[in-house]
Amino acid sequence: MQISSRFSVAVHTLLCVVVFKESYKVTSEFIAGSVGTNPVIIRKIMGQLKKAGLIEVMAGTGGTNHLKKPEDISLLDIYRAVDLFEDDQLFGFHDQPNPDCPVGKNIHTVLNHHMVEAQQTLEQKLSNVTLANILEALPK
Amino acid sequence: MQISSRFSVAVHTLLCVVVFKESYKVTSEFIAGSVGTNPVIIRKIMGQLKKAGLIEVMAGTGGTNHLKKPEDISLLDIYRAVDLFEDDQLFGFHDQPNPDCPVGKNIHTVLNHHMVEAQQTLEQKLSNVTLANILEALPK
DNA sequence: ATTGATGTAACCATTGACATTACACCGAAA
DNA sequence: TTTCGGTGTAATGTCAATGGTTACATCAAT
Repeated sequence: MQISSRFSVAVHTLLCVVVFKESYKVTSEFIAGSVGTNPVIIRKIMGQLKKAGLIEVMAGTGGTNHLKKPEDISLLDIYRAVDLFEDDQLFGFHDQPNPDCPVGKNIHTVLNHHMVEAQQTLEQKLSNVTLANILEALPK
Repeated sequence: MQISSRFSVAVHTLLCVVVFKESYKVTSEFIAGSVGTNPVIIRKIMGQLKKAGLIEVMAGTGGTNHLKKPEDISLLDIYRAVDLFEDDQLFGFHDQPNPDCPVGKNIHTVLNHHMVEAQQTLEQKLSNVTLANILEALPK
């Protein structure tokens, strides 16, 4: 299955915070209007970004700040904040291979190694792109 | 969400075909016994591997052959045979960004570029591993 | 105190994964 | 030519995750 759109929404959310925080009070409703979804969805994602130390949210009064500079926030940071799988494994694996079969007995060890490597290259690619890079590429 | 276990099951299936086809008639039930699942699941995956030109299945009599040498079957071939997403996109994207917002208007173009690149590095990694590599690594 | 916002809980609908039963069809071999 | 074992596939069911929505307690500042 596809990677959830939470990731793109989270990036969108952070972009809104960085771009608009000087001019507007960036509330969940404000962001939801830009993303095209429900404020509660945004609040949940803001909660994950907050837990990851990427933003702070003003309880009561409302509004959001980013806690790191855009050049210090990578896409991987955002991805990890909102898309956590079981055991951090991007690839799913069938969990009942037959231990009495020479193939079933060893496939997990052998195949998993390649899956982990593939996942790592993907994550490294994401870690090389920062929010600042995205901002530069956004037409003003 | 995680990538479906269909991929690992498909690799397992092909390994069974290659390893056991001289000694046994490799049926969906045989493979299901090694994978630890239901024969119908295996038949569906065999159907996808067949459509991808990786195997042939003997209707009526039963049994399976691989149509390429293990060194000519990459993990990417298998992955593509069984894990196809909408538009081939590994990453999901929210589909209603606000076109009247400078962020919403452009985020898809800018962010998608990096998503595609990340996906490509993952797929390239998979394309560099063959079924023969897996076979070599399997303890005999 | 009132106001506007957050943090959550509780639902709900939809979707995909995986499993299972059932059965039509096929091909070889008795 | 009937039988037998296997494939292809439809129909169903269960389960979990996604995305959406309403509701409401709580909070901070005015």
